[in-house]
Formats: sequence, C-alpha cells, structure tokens
Amino acid sequence: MEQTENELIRLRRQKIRSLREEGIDPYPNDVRVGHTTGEIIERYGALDGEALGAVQEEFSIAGRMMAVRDFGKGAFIMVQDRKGRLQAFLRQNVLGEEAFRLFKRLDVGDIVFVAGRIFRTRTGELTIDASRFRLLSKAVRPLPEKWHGLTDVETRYRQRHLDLISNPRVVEIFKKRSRIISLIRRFMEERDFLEVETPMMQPKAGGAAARPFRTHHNALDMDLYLRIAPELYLKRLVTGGLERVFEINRNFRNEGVSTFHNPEFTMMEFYQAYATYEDLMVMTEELFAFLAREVLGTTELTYQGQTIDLTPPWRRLTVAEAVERFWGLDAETIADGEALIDFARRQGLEVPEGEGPGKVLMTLFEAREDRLVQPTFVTQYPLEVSPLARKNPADPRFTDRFELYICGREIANAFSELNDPEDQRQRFLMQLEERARGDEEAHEMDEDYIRVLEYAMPPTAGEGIGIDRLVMLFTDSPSIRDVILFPHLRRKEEG
RNA sequence: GGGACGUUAGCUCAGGCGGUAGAGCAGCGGACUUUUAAUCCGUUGGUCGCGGGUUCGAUUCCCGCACGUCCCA
Repeated sequence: MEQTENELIRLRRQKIRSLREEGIDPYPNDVRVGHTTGEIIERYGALDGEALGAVQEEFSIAGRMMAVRDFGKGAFIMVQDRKGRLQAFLRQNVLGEEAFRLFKRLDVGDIVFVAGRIFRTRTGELTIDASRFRLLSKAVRPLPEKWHGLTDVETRYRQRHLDLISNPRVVEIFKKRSRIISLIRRFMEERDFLEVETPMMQPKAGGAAARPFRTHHNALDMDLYLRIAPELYLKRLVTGGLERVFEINRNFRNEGVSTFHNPEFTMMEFYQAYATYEDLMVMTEELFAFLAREVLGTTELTYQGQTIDLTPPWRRLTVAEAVERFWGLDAETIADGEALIDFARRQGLEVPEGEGPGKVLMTLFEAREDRLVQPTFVTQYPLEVSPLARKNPADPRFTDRFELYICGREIANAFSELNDPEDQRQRFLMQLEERARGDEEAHEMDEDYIRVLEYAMPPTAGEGIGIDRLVMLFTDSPSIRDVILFPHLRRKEEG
C-alpha cells in the first residue's frame, strides 16, 4: 500500500473513526431497499406537483450520492443506482437533527439510503422528501470531478469501477452488450441450437490460424494451450449427433493489441448439420437484422460517421472478385499465379519466395479489405488458407467459405465443413509444409480429430462471429476496449 | 517492431526558451430550508511519470526507460 497518504483520504479515515466512536456503523448491511430510482421515475415522472401531492406512498432507494447541494439546514442530493438518478431533499426539521448531522459529515461518493414521499420541486424536478436517511457505505477515496467526469482513458480502463460510476454512457454500452448476447441466445435457441461449453485448455491449439498462449498442468505434468478456437470440439459434438450446437465464450490469441484486437475475445461459434455455407449467409443476415431491430429499432446504423445498412440481402463477392475491384485487375491476371506475384511485388507488398498463388491473392485482398464498408460476404477463400473447409466442387483451388466484412473489418468467418477424413489428412500435411517454411500460424497435425471424422461427421456448416466487434458496431465504439470491461493493458506498478 | 503525441493537485486542465508551479471542481472553515456544475466569503493541498546527464541550480534542456493514445508494419 501507499505510504504517504493523501490529505483527503486521511480526513475521511478520521471521519470513519469518529463515526465508529459514536456507535454508527459506517458499513451496515441491515437495510431493505424498496425501490429503484428508475421505477419511481417511470411511474411518477410524468405527474405534476398536484398529482404527486395525492400520492401517500413512501418510497425507499439506495445508491451512490453523486452530488450534494447544501443550504445549511436543508440540502439536495442526487442518488444514483443501477437504474438511474433521483434527487432527494433533506431537511433538518423533517429528518431530525441526528440524521441530519450525520448527513452533514458525509461525502459525495458515499452509498446512502433515503426514504420518504415524493414531490416536485419549484424547478419541477421529481424529488424524494427524505424522512429517513442512512449511511450504507463510507467512501474513503474521492470520486472524479463531477462535471468533466473521468476522461483519462488509462484510468478508465484500469479503474473501470470509476468509469462506470461517472460515465453513464459506458454503463449503457455494457447493458447493450448484455442484451445483444441474450438476444443471440434467443435467436439460436429458437432455431433449435443447443448451447454447449467446450475446453478452454487444449492439448493442441487448433481450429484457427493463430499463435496460442501456453500453460502447464502441474499434477499431470503436461503442457496445455488456451484455445484459439472451439471449432474442433464443436465438430466432435456434431459427429456425436448433437447436430446443432453453439458456444459463446472466450478465445485467446497470443498476438498484438490494437483497437480491434484483444488477446482474449468473445466469439459465438455454431455448427449446423445438413447445412451449407450458403445457408449460413442467410442465417447471418437474419441474425444481424434481428439484433438491429431489437437493439436499435432499425436495420440501419451509424458507425463512426458512416451509415451502415444491414437490411438483407447483403452483397456477395468472391475473394478474386474483390481483388479485381480493389486493384483494377482482370480475371486472367488473377488466375495467373506468376503474374499475380509480380503485380503484388510491384505494388510494394511483401511476397516471400515460394509463396503460393492463394496466399498472394490473400495478401492483395487484405491490403485493401478496409474498403468493404457495407456488409459484404467475401466467399471462395483459397484452399491453402482454409485447412478445415470443404473444397468448392467446381474449382478445388478454393473452398466453400465466407467471411463477413462490415466497416472494413472481419466480423464473421464460416464454411461448409470438410468431413472427408482423407482430405482432412492431406490438408493437415499441407499445413505442416507451411509450418516447415516458417508459418507459425499453420495448423498442426491432429490425428485425434481425423479419427473423429473417420466415424463420419454429417455434412455440416459452421460459423464464428466476433461478439466484441459486433458490439462495437452496435454501440458505435471506436475501440474494442470500449466494449470489454477489463481490456488487456500492460502491467503498471501501483503508486 | 517504427513514428508522432501525451504523462503537472483526488479529477479536468493551464504554465514555464533553467531560479522547485497555477485555475476550476472536489476537500477544509463559515453563511444559507426549493437547488440543478447551487451561490457567497475564507482556505489547505504537488517527488511536475521514473532513472540518468548537462548545470551553481532541472518540473523546464539532453539521453534512456515505463505507461498510454493515434498512425504505420
């Protein structure tokens, strides 16, 4: 703990001591709270002073004292609870001298209880006329300033409780996040999907192209990886006959941190037997439109000044078509691997020796993917970057896969699943070659998973949707840290 | 990984081309029983992110580091 104590804190500790000496518990837990500020405002917010005068009921609320306007023998305070804020009027003659004297020693930031009848003040504000007042929890540390609130982003993330206390907009974002996840569950359950939980600690980190976090199980003396995706486990469940499953949970990727990347992030991944990636495109459109209508009341939204129209159907482009548009290339150049590599290098893009045409195509795509602002399904990803996806029957160099782009960012990734165990083995072998060439994100050989496919997995399609990015979109948040309560930050010594 | 910018009171911010710093809010003392950032009078509070260098003297100049923000890879 800190050695030199701030004057403000010292004084408040002194207050707590003197309260205790007088037999007042600064941290009691014997109070029954009857109402929230929100329900009182909802029921009586529209009534005029005369109508409120006829309301005999006494109301009780509890919450954080966010403002004090003191007039000597009377005072207005603002009480904030989970539903909002309500004003209370404390008067010495109504409250009694003892309770009023206690109030006089309290500070903004303390948790208090107020009970009394409601009325409307001269300026028209709905207010509790306090007949009872109690301290429920004494604050030692002062709150951020009331007018500007807390703006320092570092403190906002490191001390999220302060952010939540002083920035109502932040509370709204996380309420909306909770609502979105709840709606996703409802959407999936209505389509007969079963919610499941699969391992976060895996002996092999499979199911995606990413570097994992490593950990160790002491008793079993074995290395484990935090999962980069639940994919291979969910497909075991489909093989096991569950047919429609989904999981909303965390993935961990050992990568850089940015406004769109947090090392742990939330993904909704789902698998549907007897469906194709084309079915999932329709389902994705329906899900997003459903969420938008429920959360925003419309299928149009504004993200960082751009208007995004989520009304289905959405544009569909193959990767090759997208690259044609982005770079003004023709189909012949795209089909010619050598010409494509040559073009990419002339554009200043880095293409390692021996790189295949599929990866070069992806390099060109990714260099300009930020141009996909309106919702777009990008389909037909090259085989070499899609080791778990089914080949396109018409052109086996590509897979029946799509990624959803909105505002230039990947929001979802889906494909018709590869369920041919022989083909899967070949794909893993291809990945091992990539790994040998230095690609640390290439998939490992997974014999155990191939063995699962050998028991026959039904034809299936699966998809992962990045929940954090989705919430960013629906809350117009510029950074992923705005939608994660405790985003990853470097460690800092506490002073 | 590279670049730019930032870090000053509990909070929001000024400031200083080198002589150890200010405001508003909060706090403390006082007045005030219908305020809305209440008002009025008085007042306390700082290792100027950390470490080193230059200097008689560094919060200010230089170097390094930490943390953060944005941009680029």
